[in-house]
Amino acid sequence: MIRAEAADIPDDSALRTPDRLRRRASRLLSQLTMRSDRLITEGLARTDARKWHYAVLASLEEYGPGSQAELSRRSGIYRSDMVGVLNELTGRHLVERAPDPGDRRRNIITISARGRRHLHLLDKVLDELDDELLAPLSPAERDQFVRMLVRLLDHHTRTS
Amino acid sequence: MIRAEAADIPDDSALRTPDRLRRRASRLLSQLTMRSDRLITEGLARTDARKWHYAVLASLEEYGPGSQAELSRRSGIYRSDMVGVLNELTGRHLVERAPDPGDRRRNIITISARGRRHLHLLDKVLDELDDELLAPLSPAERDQFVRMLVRLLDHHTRTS
DNA sequence: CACATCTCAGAATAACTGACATAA
DNA sequence: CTTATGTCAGTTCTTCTGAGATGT
Repeated sequence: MIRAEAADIPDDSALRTPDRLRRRASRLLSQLTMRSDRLITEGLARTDARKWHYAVLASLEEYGPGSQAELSRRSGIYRSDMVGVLNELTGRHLVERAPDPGDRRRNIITISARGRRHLHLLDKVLDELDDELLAPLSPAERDQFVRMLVRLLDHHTRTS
Repeated sequence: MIRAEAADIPDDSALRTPDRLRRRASRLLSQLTMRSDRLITEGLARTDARKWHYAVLASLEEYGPGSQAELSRRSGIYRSDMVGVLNELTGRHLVERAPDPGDRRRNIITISARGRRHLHLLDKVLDELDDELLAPLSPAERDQFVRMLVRLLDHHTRTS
């Protein structure tokens, strides 16, 4: 009897976990991030800004001026792509690019007053967008969620 | 006195939340997903498989055979890209593509026995990879995390 | 006629690589 | 001689758009 019952309930992971596709953390992350990225990109576009602008400006305000290679390390943008980002930012007078007298290979990038103002605007925009992104979560849950993301990301940056 | 104290603590969001860059849910998501995607892609590559293979095979096992357009809707892969994925899968004899007698525009895609076996292998591989991805979280936290992801994703798929 | 399906060709974007000149 | 920097050119990968041929 017991045997017969066991035979009726096959030990098949597909049956144990229906809707697998919608439970896989990796897939959920990919899909959610796709939405999130679009939300952010479109939201920033309304202010004629891009993600990288924010990353660079915020890193400048928080950690101070630095060389392009340094900014690249801080923000995760490739140093080959940093050139273009800085071209845009200098073109808008949001940062200044000056040769480093102490090391003539380097440029020292500094945020301008205008850049600082722009950054604060972007911060507001992003606050709203993150709010929209996390809308279904309570404040406590948002906090939890962000903490978990930080832990996961930290783990995988150390491990890499 | 109280006023003086307040003056010492400027109401500046940059100062209130140092390390902003590392707290923004949208940025955390992007960065974590980049790691996750690489993990998954490389892990599946060791089995000579790709993400889309899994998505299509799993959807076939869970919801049964379907036309290409239907699979496209189920899995979120564009109709135009589905063609290539199915070419690969039929090439490996993991699915079968047969014209629908009832509607001659359609192909009916069916998972093969071999495809089913392959899917179960991929499921194991992905279980391990998701485990690696969520390593820093306790089982209860993983559950919470996944639930939150589902809620967020649902919200943004309805809202879109 | 409007609409759906499968297919292909290619745009647009982002991540990434490689190499070069210059300088430390 | 090795390494770091800024720059440019170009590959790869993915998402996404458009359109054509066929069929409902």
